Order: sequence, then C-alpha cells, then structure tokens
Amino acid sequence: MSEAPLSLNAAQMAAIHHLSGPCLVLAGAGSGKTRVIVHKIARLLQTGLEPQRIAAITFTNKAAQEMRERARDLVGPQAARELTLSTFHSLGVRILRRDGHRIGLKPQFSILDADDVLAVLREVGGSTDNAQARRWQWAISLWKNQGLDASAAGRAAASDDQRMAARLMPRYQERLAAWQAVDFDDLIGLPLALLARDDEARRYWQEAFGHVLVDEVQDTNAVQYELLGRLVAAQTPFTAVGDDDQSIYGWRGATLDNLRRLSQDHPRLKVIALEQNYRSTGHILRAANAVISRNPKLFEKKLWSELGDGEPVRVIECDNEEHEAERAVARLQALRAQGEAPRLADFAVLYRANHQARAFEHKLRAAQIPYRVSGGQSFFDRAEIKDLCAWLRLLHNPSDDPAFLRAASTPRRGIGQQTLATLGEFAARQRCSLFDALMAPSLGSVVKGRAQDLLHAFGRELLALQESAAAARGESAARELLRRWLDDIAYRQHLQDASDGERLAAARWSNVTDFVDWIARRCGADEAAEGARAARRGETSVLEVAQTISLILSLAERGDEQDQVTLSTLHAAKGLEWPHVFLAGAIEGLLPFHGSQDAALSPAQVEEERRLMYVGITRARRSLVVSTLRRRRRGREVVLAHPSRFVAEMRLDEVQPREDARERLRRLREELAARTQGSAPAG
DNA sequence: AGCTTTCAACTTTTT
DNA sequence: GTTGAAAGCT
Repeated sequence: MSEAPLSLNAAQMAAIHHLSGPCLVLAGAGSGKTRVIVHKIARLLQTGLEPQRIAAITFTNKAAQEMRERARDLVGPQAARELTLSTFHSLGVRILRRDGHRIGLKPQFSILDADDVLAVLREVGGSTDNAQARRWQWAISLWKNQGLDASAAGRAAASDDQRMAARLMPRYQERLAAWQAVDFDDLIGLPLALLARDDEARRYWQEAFGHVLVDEVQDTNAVQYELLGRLVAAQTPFTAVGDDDQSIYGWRGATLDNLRRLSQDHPRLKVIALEQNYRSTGHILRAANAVISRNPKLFEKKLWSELGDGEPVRVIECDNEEHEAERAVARLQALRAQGEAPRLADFAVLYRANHQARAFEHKLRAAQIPYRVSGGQSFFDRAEIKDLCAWLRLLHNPSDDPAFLRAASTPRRGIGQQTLATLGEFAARQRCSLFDALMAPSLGSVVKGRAQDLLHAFGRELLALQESAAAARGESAARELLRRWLDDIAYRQHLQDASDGERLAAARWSNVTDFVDWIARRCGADEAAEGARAARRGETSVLEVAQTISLILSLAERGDEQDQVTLSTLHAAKGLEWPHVFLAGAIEGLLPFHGSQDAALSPAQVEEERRLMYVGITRARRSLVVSTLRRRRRGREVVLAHPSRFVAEMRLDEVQPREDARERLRRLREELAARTQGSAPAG
C-alpha cells in the first residue's frame, strides 16, 4: 500500500478512536483496512492496554504475519511480538491445549489434515471411491461449520451421499476421539463447546482479552461467530472489520448473516464505512462498482478514488488457454518494455480454478520468466513434507494413527499393507491405537517373525527419536537432531529412489532442507512460535514445535526476495494488489463457476461468483486486462465457450461519467476533516 | 509378502 | 499433468 496517504482520513480516524464499544468497520477494497487495524492497535496500546490483551484474529497465517510486520513498524518489535495475533484456528489450538482436558482432550492432541480425514472416511465408510469420500468429507465439514451435530446433520441431509455422511459422522468422531485427534473444524467447534459449557474456562478467556479485533468478518461462519460471542465478555469492546462485497467463502460455511446479526446482537454497534480507495484508478473502480451494483446490498457503500481515470480496462478474446497464456506473457513483456512494470512482481495473473495455472506456467517457463504460484499446492502439501510432518506428529502423539501409517511406510522399511492391516485389526479389537498395539505383549499372537521384528524396530526408533526431540532445545540442537534423523532413516536416498529424475529428487531434497531449517528456526529463541508463547519465550524443543505442525500452512518467508510474476486464484488474491492484473478465463462455466451438475446456478451462487469477480477487478492498481476464451477443454473434448456475464456487467461501453458532484462534495468534506485533525494530507 | 510398473480417471475455491 | 488402483516382478 505504498500509495496510502501519510495521514488518516476522517472515517479511518473515527474507526480508530471508537474504543469504548462494539465497532463495525466496512472496509471497501483498497480503503486502508489493515492500516486502520494496526493504528487501532497502536491506539489501544497508548491507552495502557497490555499487548497480550489485544487480540487480532485473521483467517490466514499470512494475514496474521503481515499484520504483525505492519504492527512492528508502528509500535516497535517488543510490543508487536507480544500482541495476540493469530488465526481463528490457531487461537482454537491455544484454547484447547490449555483447557481441552476439561472436555476430555489430552493436551498433546493431533490435528488431522484434509487427506487424513479423507482416508478415515474412506475406511469408516468402506469405500474406495475417492470422489464419494470427498463428498462425505465436504458435507461433514459444512455441517460442523454450521454447528450441527450428527443427528441434526441427519435431518439436514438432502442427498444419498449426505445421508450416508450423516450416518458415518458418529463413527468418524469416535475414531478421532480414540486417536486424540481433531480436524480443522473442531478447532473452532470444540473451543466453542468448551467455553459454552465450562464457566471457569470462559472466565479465563474472557479476562484474557481487553479488546478483540476481527479481520474479514464477512468470512466468518456460524460457529466462528458463536465463538467470538463467547470470547468477548459483555463489556469487552471489539472491532470487526470486513466488506460484505468481498465475501467469497460461502462454500466453506461463511455467512453474511453474521454481519446482519452483529447489529442485532449489539444495539450499540457503531458502523463506519471506509469508501475512499487508495489503490485503483477511476476506470478500474467504475468497472468494479458497476459489477457489484448488481448484487443486493447489505450496506450502502460506493468506492471512489482521487487517482484519476488511468488506462481503460481492456477485454481480450483468446482462442483457448494456450493462446491466453501467450497473450498474458506478451502483455507482461510489453509493460516491461514500456517501463510500466519495472519488476516482475508488478504483474499478476488471476484465475478461478487452480488448474488454469498450468498453461501460464508453461508459457512463462518457455519465456524464462520466474513466477510463483500462490493459492495452489502449499509447501506443506508436498509429499516429502507430509512424510516428515507425519513423523513429527507421531512424536508428540504416538496414537495419531494416520501419521503412524505414513511414517511406518515411508521410507519403505519392509512394513507393508498386509502387516499394517493385521496390526489395524488387532488394534481395533483391543480398542487402542496402532502404536499401543505395536507395544502390546499379545501382539505376537497375530504378527509373527520378520514382520514383528520390523514393527518393533520401528517402535524403538520412534521412542528414541521422541526422547531426543524433547531434549533438543534451541536452533542449532534442533537442526543437528533433524539432520541426524534424516540420515538415520536414509530419507535422501528414499527421495532419489522414489522420484524419477535427478532434478526432481534434488528439488524435493531442497524442500526437505528448507523444512528442517524452518523447524530449527522455530526452536530458536525469539521466534514467537504460536504454540510456545507466554510461558517461555526462550528456546523451544523440537517436540514442542512439532505440536503445531499441521496448522502452519504457509511458508511466506520463502523465496519472497526473488522478483517474480504471481499466478494466483481469485480466492488467494484477496487482500493483495498489483499494479497490473491479467484476469484470465472470464467465461461462463468458469467464472461464474458451474460444475458438471445439471442444476442451474442459484442466485446466491451467482452473487458469490460476482463478488469473486469484484475481488479480482479491485486487485489492480493501474491496469487491468480481462480475458475471455472462444474454446475451452473439458475432459478430452473441446467445447465452445462464452464470455462471462460479468464482462458485460463492467459496462465498459458506457461513457464514463466524471466524478459526480455529490462525490466531490464528500471528498472535500473528508479532506477538510482530515486537515482539522491536525495533519495535512500528503501531496 | 512387499514393491514396481502400467493403465485409467479426474480436475473450485482453503484453514 | 497428476493420482490412484489393479496387475506383474523379486
């Protein structure tokens, strides 16, 4: 946000200085939202509130990290470090690690990732069909996000898949409980249940925070809203920041009802709209406003800017994805030649679905232009990283069966499907975890000979590693331990054998070393790791860092120094901006997205897709190209494509009106107000 | 019994 | 271009 003003405008000031009661800040795209949050934090510190009693909650780790960096610039490293700045999910972890025992959860519980959950459902549901298991997973997750239990889910189920999912839900939950494991949704749901049920825990957490700020409220789901309600004591002031026009996570259970409920539940709620945009030129903003004006409004809000009209938005028509990628590369090269985009990082390609990245990756690689794909497969989703994560998870919770299965079979150590299946049956009969089964004296009755020896060797290896991981404290000790462990399990060799091609193996190994370094750094002093705060801010053991492993999903520090083009989904682009944006694949079926189902899109779906378009347009600062396709591939066949309805909705054909009188008046008023606050606007 | 190779199907968005 | 499940090989 380099073009943000040095001073704050009147609305921003009002938001920052309203400290006494509940506050809702409707922050339009590019209106200086993060700036307001950070300044408000600074203001709260000025009033004498201790940093750890200020909680700022975001949705992504990246946003939390960015917030902390911005805070550091304003309030200094000491205070910035002590702020309670976390995602909903990591706050949930913190609550459960401290108080989970009150609802029967051991402090060393594991967090299952999406793949683990899928595997559980496949097994519990007796299905090998991945797509079907994914539908079950999807349904269960959505129900949990809505706060429904198994019986309520049974009533809500509308299809055969959903009815099956509801039937599986209790068994799924049992399985998780037996492993002392939770899924992502439980990280919100269980803390809520805890705070609702347990007076003492509720008192503790309500007293913990003197002011709660929530970023992107429009993305909260019903359960998160309830959790906030429990967290904020009746007299605790809070600041909710969001934009109803940028609500794009309905599919994940987010609901705009929360914004509506906010004013009902808090009659004293002060609503402040930030409408001045400091990011985009007039042409871009008018296109954005024209599109979003088709949606029914929750709050009246219209963005305006002082940055001038700029370059008109361009729509281009391409033959297919390959052609589109070529045009994007050509566009980038033209901008660079004209000096419009001095850095590669000034340019981004945005698209609806991850697979669209492929064509762009190809053409960029052919042109030898460095790029990074965000919002695609995360670093932690890579097979090699998941292998290592499985081991780490196992260290702090040996009952974590999904981790056990993965660690026992990678690298190959002679323990195969048959042995594991036998062990699994035995464990099921004994009602214990795989690890406990392995240690059981009576195991010899079912697993004999070589297989038994190998299992025991694995168990011993694990216990030995566990012991040294608890002892390895501090960065260098951690690094040494992890390196030695990788040697012991011959992981590098495993990568060489498992990957085809020397280069691929090398790339994977470099991911592994990055990962080791990253863990080690987290063990060092002063790194303010989420799991190991407050109690001891000094050095952390590998075992302690391992506890939060499933939760930490982005490795933002990595490769950011390099100047590269960004390829990103529209979802992952929210909150970011670039001077030049290429919005790809603006065709019906893709944006708005329409799956293979025959059913027509519901108005609510179209509205959410429209908001996605709005988010895409408003990422651009100076230039925007929207591209459509004449043909697209679907499966094996090539089908005709039609321009997205949202292209017409931008009204690019209309004579663009100059800034109207009402808006000019408002702007002058704002400026005047800003001046009277004692600081003149820059420029 | 375990591991490796081949053949097939499928691709929205994420903590 | 990727992943997963069935068939052959050691």
